[in-house]
Amino acid sequence: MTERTARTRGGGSARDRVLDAYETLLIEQGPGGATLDAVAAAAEVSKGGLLYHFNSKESLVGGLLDRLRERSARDAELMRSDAAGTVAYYLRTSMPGGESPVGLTRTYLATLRIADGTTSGESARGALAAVDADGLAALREEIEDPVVAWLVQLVGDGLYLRTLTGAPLTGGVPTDELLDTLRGLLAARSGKG
Amino acid sequence: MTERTARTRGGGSARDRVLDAYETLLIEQGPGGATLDAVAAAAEVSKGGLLYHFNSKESLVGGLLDRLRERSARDAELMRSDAAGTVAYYLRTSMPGGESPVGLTRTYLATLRIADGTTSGESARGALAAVDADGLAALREEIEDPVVAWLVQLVGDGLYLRTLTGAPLTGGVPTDELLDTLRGLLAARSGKG
DNA sequence: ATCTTTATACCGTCCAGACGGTACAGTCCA
DNA sequence: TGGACTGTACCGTCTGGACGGTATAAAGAT
Repeated sequence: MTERTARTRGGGSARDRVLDAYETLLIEQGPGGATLDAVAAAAEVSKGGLLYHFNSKESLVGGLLDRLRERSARDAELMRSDAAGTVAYYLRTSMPGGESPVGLTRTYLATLRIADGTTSGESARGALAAVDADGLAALREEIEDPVVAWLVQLVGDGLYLRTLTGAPLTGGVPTDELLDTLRGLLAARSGKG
Repeated sequence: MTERTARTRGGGSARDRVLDAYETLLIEQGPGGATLDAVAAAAEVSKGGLLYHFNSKESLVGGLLDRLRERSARDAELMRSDAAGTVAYYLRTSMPGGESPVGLTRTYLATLRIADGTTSGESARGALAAVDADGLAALREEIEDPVVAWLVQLVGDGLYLRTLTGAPLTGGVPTDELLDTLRGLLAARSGKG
């Protein structure tokens, strides 16, 4: 659809590079730093070129949300087919260093930053909610108790928030240990009352 | 210290009202909506009046961070003296509707929004990290295993993130049930291997 | 085979408005 | 009298966005 055109510079098509740059700036600088000029510069595209692909800032946001939805769908597939199980995949990809291979983590974190009270912010919130709903549904396939499934998701969310604030993962507890402990907790009460 | 000045309009002193307005705008509109003009208007103070108390936006941020630290200290006291226990207090005040009586939740959420890559954003991240460290320390007084304590904190963080995105708390599971389930999980393995 | 048209993929410049901040004269209350 | 403001008038900078121009390649038409 768009892939037929040749790559001019850098990685993929200019359009993808713009989206990549937008994500990076959103994550590293926040919404204030993700101006059209800054995005264009980071994507090694002129401002006019950026505006050619996304004719307004709102449409740039739209492009990010489309990517989020697309990656969420692709990630859900990987999650269900993961050898270690759904829970393991979910938690693993929620931790810094174990990001989703389709880049969902990056896109999710970037979208989080524009989930404010504006009109496009509302759309962002909606898109994030959809991703969360998909994740919960996948978790439920492995954990029958809906409350426990939700709990596991909240742990993942907490990990996300920590990544957002850039906190160096408190206390220096290895993240693998967290997964093991949670597993142990879950196993110790498999049949509940 | 600051409380000696009389209330002119609305709630407390003008200074406090400015901080309240700044928090509200940050939470409801994000950093983009929290301009000096908007904050002044929401606090029912003139722009000149706002700048009388906080002579720059940076100092307004500083005021918010001071308030965060102050409220964190006051909240930690309440947490330790809570009848239902530290864990219950922590989780309860992480949920929408059960906010900390000293307003920590509000201030924390507002600060989260300015925790970006700028200079003042770094300060915000530092202040948030300090609050988190205090919370974890308090949790550890009730939960001996550091990994489990961390896990509980992550659940609370997840709740925060959900509040941030404004998600209506997925699935409609009552939040009390979450606390009960977590309690059950914790009790089922009190002596670990 | 050549000419013209159309579409795609950009670049560089300019502008109106918003934002942070300044300056300052005047007002109200203790 | 002085501290806590209000209100108005500004200024410089940055931002989103409009606009016009350019290079290239494929598609038709002749």
